[in-house]
Amino acid sequence: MNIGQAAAQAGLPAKTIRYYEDIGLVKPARDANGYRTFVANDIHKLTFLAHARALGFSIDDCRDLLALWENTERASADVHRIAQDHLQQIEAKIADLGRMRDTLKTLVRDCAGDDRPDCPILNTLGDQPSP
Amino acid sequence: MNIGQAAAQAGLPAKTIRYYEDIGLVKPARDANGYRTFVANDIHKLTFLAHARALGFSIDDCRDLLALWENTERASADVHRIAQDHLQQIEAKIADLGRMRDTLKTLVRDCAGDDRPDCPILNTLGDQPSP
DNA sequence: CTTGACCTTCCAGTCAGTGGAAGGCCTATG
DNA sequence: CATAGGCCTTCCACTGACTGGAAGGTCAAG
Repeated sequence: MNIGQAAAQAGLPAKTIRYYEDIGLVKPARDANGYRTFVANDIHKLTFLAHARALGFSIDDCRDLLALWENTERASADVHRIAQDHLQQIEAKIADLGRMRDTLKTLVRDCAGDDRPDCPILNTLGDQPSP
Repeated sequence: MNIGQAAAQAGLPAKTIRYYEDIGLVKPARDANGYRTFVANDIHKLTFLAHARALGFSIDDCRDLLALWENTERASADVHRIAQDHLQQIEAKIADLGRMRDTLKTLVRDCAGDDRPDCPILNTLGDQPSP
C-alpha cells in the first residue's frame, strides 16, 4: 500500500506520515521505485498514533505508548501513569482556559461594542498595578 | 529605565521585550551606549501586552488591540469583535479538551495500573475501525 | 505519447518565545 | 588603576508538530 492509501486508512495526512517516519515512529519498507510500502502492521501503528494524538498525547508520549503497545511484557502501570499525567495536564489547561474565559466573558459583556471609543476591555488591559 | 527594570515592572522576561521590539510592538529609545531606555508609556504598553497575552490573545490580536488602545477615535465595536472571536476560540478549545478529558478519564479509570500487561487504554488506542 | 495523479526529497515557515555564546558597559571595591 | 560581577548588546539556533511548496521521478489510462 502506498502512502496515499495509508493516509486514508489511518486518517492522517501523507505529510504527517512522512514526518512520523522522519522521527522514527514508523519504518515502512520501500519499493524498488523508492515508494514507501505500508503493510497491515504499519497501518495499525499509524491508526494508534492518530488516536493517541487525537487524545492530545505528545509525540514523546506516543513514542512511549507505542513501545508499550508492542511490548507484551509491559506493566499496565506504565501506561496508566502516562495517561494519568496527561489527564492532569489537560485538566490544568482546562482550568487555565476557564479562567481566561470567565474574565473575557465579563469584559465582552460589559463592552458596548458600538461606535463610541469607551471600552472596558481596553481599560482593563491597560490598567497599571497601583504603585 | 533599562530593560531589566522594565521587565520587572511589566512582568515580562527581558528576552520577551526584546522580541516585542523585534516584531514592532514597542519602540523604546536608545541611550548613547546603545541600551534601550523605557519611558512610562513604553512600560504601560508592555503591561498592556502582558495582560492581553495572559488572556490568551495572539500577538496579532495584541497588535490590533494596542493600536485601538492608542487610538482615541476607535469604535469599541472593533475591540468587542476581537475579544468575542477570541472568547469563542477559547470556548471551542475548552470543549475539545473537555472531550479529551472525558475519554481519558474513562480509560484511566478502567486501567488496572498494575504489573500485568492487560490495558484498556492501549486496547482503545489500538482499535482499528471495523472494515 | 501525453496527461494527470501519484510519489520522492528538501527547504522554509508557522507561533511565541527561550537558551546560550561572544562581547561591550558600568559601578564598586582592593 | 585593575578587576570582578552584573548589567546590557547582537546573533544564531532550537522548541512542537507539523504544513506549504518547489523541483523532479513514476505509473496507469487514453
